[in-house]
Amino acid sequence: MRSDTRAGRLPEPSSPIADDGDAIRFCRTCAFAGACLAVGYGKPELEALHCLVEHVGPYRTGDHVFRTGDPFRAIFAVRAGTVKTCLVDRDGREQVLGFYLPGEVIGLNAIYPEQFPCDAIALENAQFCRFSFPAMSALATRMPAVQQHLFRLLSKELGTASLLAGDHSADERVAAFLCDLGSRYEARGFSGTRFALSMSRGDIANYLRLASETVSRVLTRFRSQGLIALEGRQVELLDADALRQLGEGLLPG
Amino acid sequence: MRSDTRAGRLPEPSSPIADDGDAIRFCRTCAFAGACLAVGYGKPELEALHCLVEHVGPYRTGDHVFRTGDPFRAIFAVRAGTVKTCLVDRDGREQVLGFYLPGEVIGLNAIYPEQFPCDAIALENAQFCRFSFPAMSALATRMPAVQQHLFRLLSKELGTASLLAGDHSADERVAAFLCDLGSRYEARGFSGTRFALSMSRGDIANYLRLASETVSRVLTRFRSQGLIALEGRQVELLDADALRQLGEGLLPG
DNA sequence: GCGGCATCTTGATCAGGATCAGTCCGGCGA
DNA sequence: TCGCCGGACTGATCCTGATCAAGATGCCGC
Repeated sequence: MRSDTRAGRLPEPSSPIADDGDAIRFCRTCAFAGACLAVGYGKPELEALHCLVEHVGPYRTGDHVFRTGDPFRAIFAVRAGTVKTCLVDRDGREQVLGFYLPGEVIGLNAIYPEQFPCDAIALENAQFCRFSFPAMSALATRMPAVQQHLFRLLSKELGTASLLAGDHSADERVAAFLCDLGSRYEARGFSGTRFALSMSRGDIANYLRLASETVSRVLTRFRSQGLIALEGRQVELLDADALRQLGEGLLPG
Repeated sequence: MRSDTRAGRLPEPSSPIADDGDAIRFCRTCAFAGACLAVGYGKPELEALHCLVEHVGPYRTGDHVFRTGDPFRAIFAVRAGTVKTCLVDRDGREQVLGFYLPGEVIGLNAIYPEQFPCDAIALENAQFCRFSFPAMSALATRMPAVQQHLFRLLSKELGTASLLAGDHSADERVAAFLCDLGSRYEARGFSGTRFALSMSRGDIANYLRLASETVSRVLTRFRSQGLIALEGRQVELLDADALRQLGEGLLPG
């Protein structure tokens, strides 16, 4: 499944990648960057934080990072590529829970059940930082900043999950989806208005609890209204304000 | 609003109440009971855990426990009564996020934004244990069991939130709602098949993203099918298996 | 180039649940 | 006792988005 451990040799030059960390410093855009900075450089805790990180990948498009039922031992920060998490009900229908960009963290919902409640599948070739969770929570007891970070990550994801549960029209959902993706790309240092959708229309639809035909239609209409430019999976938000207004009902904040 | 601190004097004899804790011991059915037991009796940490708990209430039906925008300083465990949490969008429409029974914890989604993102409203006269969050997370760094508990509580709520986000029929939603309530009552030591719905049909509908008329119709049909007995807000699950099967698509596990 | 396949788009029809409207019921205060 | 009011139930109609169906487009291997 994986080729080898040498990084930076992915045949995907246009794919966003988090800036590289090294033995001294985490990626600046990583979800754990704050925790890392908080301890300052050279402290023994920093070394501890690095000891429990393991770079894994590359995974190829369609590969599983983890599967439903796998024992929970670690959480993963996306270093490169994008991932979707999805659960598969017993009828075999999958339900997309979320998309994760470089710098974001997957696996938090496995803490309680102690096994992964969902699959995580690479949407593009992807790499990860793997944080052993026992080691991480042990470290968290010594480093309040790390504990704080974990609490915040969990709480944040809780907020976004409940927003999606609301009853909103297809237009609202799609608009909010585009705005959310944009602001997340922007937060990680990429363009917030021009980006590629790494997931299929079907995945978007599944995530938004719509039919893929509906997503197509809404996107087409948004384009004809001049709200977005669209070419295949490449999208540009032309009127981000209008989109944000449309989607405000389920946008964070 | 509150009368005094003496417990057990609520004018609501039929309302479920978590068993009483005292200075030495937490309520056995409380979400924090495990953390409490883990430290053993008489240890200094136990005293610390008690120092940061404050019994608050009683609140009367309709009272706010906290409001959207209130600065986040504490989480609350329900001691008696039931609560709903709901966010109010700028059009003034409210969206119910969840119902909380004795022993359950509210306020976890406020950690990240550092202010409450929703209102919490008592559905019956209610009392709470208030846990100062700064004190609690400080304690968590010294007591791995407390930290573990917080992680698990957060992760668990994450799981339930994403289940509700799926696209399911009205029947599935209502069936799952009834089963979930039943098993939660059971887990806290009450009957899992006979209980009173402390919330209105409108609240149920809002929570399930349905119209209240739809909830009425589904409940009526369930009754005519012999799945439940229903009299006002008093409900009995007559065929819990059938209900569970109906709702399995969005039931935890 | 070509065929094969998955993805995307567009159109026509259908259905589940929302909405609107009317009635009933129980609780409460005057 | 009465009238009021909010909550609950039921029926009729409407509308959004799902489903079914048919092309269009793009991608890959050969």
